[in-house]
Order: sequence, then C-alpha cells, then structure tokens
Amino acid sequence: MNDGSRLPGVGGEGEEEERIVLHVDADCFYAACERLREPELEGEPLVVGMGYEEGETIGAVATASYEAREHGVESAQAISTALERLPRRDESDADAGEGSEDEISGYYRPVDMEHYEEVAGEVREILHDCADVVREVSVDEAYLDVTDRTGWEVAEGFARHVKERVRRDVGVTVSVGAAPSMSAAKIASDYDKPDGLTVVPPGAVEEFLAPLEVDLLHGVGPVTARELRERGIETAGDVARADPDSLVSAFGERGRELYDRARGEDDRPVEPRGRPKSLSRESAFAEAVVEAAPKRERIRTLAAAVADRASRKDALYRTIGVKAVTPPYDVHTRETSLPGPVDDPPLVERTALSLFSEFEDDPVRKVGVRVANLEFAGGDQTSLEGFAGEDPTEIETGDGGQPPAADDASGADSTARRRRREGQTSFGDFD
DNA sequence: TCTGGGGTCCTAGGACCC
DNA sequence: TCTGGGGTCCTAGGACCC
Repeated sequence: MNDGSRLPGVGGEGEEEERIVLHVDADCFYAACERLREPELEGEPLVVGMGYEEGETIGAVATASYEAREHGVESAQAISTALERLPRRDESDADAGEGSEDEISGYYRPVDMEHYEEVAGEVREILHDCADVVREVSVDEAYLDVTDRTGWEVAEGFARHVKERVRRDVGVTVSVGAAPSMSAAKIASDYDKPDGLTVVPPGAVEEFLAPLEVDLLHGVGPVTARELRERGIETAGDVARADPDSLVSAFGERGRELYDRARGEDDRPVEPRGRPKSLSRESAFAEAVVEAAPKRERIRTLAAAVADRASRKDALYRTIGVKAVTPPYDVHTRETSLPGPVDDPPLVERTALSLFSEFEDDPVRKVGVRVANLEFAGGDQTSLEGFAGEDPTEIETGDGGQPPAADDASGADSTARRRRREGQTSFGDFD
C-alpha cells in the first residue's frame, strides 16, 4: 500500500457514485516551516515548542522532527522531559566543536504561528486550486473533495500531483490519503507518514481498516481505547464485528459513530469550516498559585486578550466563562450568559473576575477565559444598545469583593430568554 | 506521560414553558 | 392540584483533536 499502490477494489455496486476525498496532512509542519527559513536545520534534531527560552520552565513540545523523535521526544511532551532526552544545543559558540561531540543535542525554536500561517497560506492556495471544496481543519491539515476533478482510476496520480505541487512551490512535504470518506481518508494520510500517499478505493475501506488498532480511529482517545480493549475490542475489525447496540449503550452516540466508521460508513460531506463557536485564552503558572492577586491579574490579562481577539474577528459574544485548573489536574469551568450579544471588554474582565472569585483562594495551576455563543453580526449591532444596562457581574458568589456594578441586574435573567428570541439573526455557514 | 494552548462535540441534570 | 410529557436553554464536566 506504500507509495500509492492500491488495495484490490472489491467493486461494490454503485461504485461510480463514490466520492473521492483527499486528506492532506503536512509532515512535522512547524519544524518544516523553521527549516524553510533556516535550511541549516535540515537533517538535525529539531524541536519546536513553547517555553524553550532560557529561564522558562513551563511549556510543551509542539512539533518534534523525526530526528528528534528518534531520541524519544514526542509532541505534547513537557519540555523538562524533552530536554532530558535531547539536551539543548549551545548555539552561542557556534561549531567550536570542543569535546561536544560525544553528547547528542538538538535545536530548539519557539513557536512562531505568524510564520506558519504564512506558509500555510501558500499551501492553502494550492489546495483550493486542486479542489472545489476544501475543509481546513487546522493550520497543517485539510480535506478536499475532488470527486469532480478526477476519477478513481487516476486518483493516485492526482494525489501525487497535489503532493508534488506543494513540495515544489512551498517546500514542505505533505502526506495524502485518498478514500471515499473523510474518516477513511484521514486514516489513510496517516498510514504512511511522512511523505506518504495511500489510496483506499471504494469497496476496500473495511478491509483497509480492519487490522488497525482502535486508537488509530479518529475519535478514539486513551479513555475509549482502554474501555474498548476491556471489552476485547482491539482493532477496527473487532469494532466492525461488535454488536452495535452494546457499543451505543457503552459509548452513546459516539459508539454508533465508531461502529459506522469502522465499517467504512461515513456520509459526512466535505464542507468548509464555519465560523468559530468560541474563543479562549489560557495560561499556566510554573506551579500552583495560592495568592489571589497574581491569579486575578492573569485573568485580567486573558480577559483583555480574548475580548481583543473577538473584536478583531468582529465577533459578539453572549457567554463569558473562566477555567481554573487545580492540583492534581482538576478542570473547573464557570460560565454565564448575557441577555444579548455584546462586544464589551470591560464586561469580560468584570464577569471573568467575578466567576473566578470562587477559586481565588484555591491553589491554581492554570487559568483561562473564554467567550462563546458568538454572533458575527456583520452589520446590525442593535443589540449593543438594548442590553447596555444589564451586568452579569452581579451573579455573585458570597463575598467576592468586587466593586459592585452600578445597575441592578436582578431580573436580568428572567428577561434574558424573552429578549433572545427577538432580533436573533441567523447567518450562513460560510464566510 | 504528571500535563501547553486553542478548539469541538456530547452528556446530563435542572429550570422553565406549554 | 402530588402530578404527565415534550421541548429548549443553561451550565458543568469530559473526551477528543491538532
């Protein structure tokens, strides 16, 4: 199956109706982007992450090059672990070379999303040129529906062409999977990484998936994988043969999905991504903080950042929330909804502080602020005026100790639902 | 594997309405 | 008035993905 050789098609009925979906996934994208502007890093162990600046002790690996992975560095790993396995190369005395040969070391670069977005933009252009419908999943990953651009007989050549264009014009390598559905294409692109090309024609999906470990299926994480194994279900083939009702009773809706996907059934059309549903910022402390002041200060900073992001995206929000992570790793969230959508940074700060006051005196290792229930009015801001008087800061918790807001908010809640009905604009899925 | 940051979707209980 | 059922919204938490 490597290098695009095909699985034998079983030739089901109505085959010509089958869609051709490509999943395009860049290989070690952040590292590849760093190498574009620093070719010397080619072939070297390279780790891109947050928190690698000297003095920083907190952060994680975003991407490790394959050379770095050979030393046991993995993405999402704590930097402490990464540095243990692959010490930082001292770049200050370049190639002084004195006795440093016996020690393996790697290069570290901090995440620079702006640069990666730029590179991703170039890739995106090519992808949109190759397909009528593109769904960008993240900065380094997209689905393409190319049914109208090619046929199954030549799908492999088409996919190869996409890969080649990206490599030649942008300089990064991508792995591509081609299959009749998104879920199968996704797994196919992963099958032969890096620089992979795997084609799974209609009729061959179930056979392709059958031997794969359950945790390779999209939507199966550590928890579900463990629960499946406890039931003796180890591979996608086991899932496909399992009793669907028992999967549903164990895993709910996801159980049904799992069953369908493992059997190659996935009708989801490739659609462009809609607008975001929430925006958030979060930030961890080096260790758990007990004092209130630094936590409140962090909340203020995050609140301002989130509000700023929202307004730059022209988003109004109706829900404001906070997150507090307490040791060992307990995630708590609190949120409250406003009577109507607003763009009001001071309100985000007041509300976030108010919601957070519950955790003010607890040890906290991470905090976050979030806005949700977004509306992209585009034109009508009418709601802003109408709701100006209502302030959810009042949904207080005991003492809290905030400066109380001027207006009385009691009753706001009861009017909320009524108000919401009117003036609710609906908008399309696409930009 | 002792844990960074930004998201999505699902579930479940309670409130509230008819 | 001791009492049914359906529907929607809200909130908190959890699993998962990149």
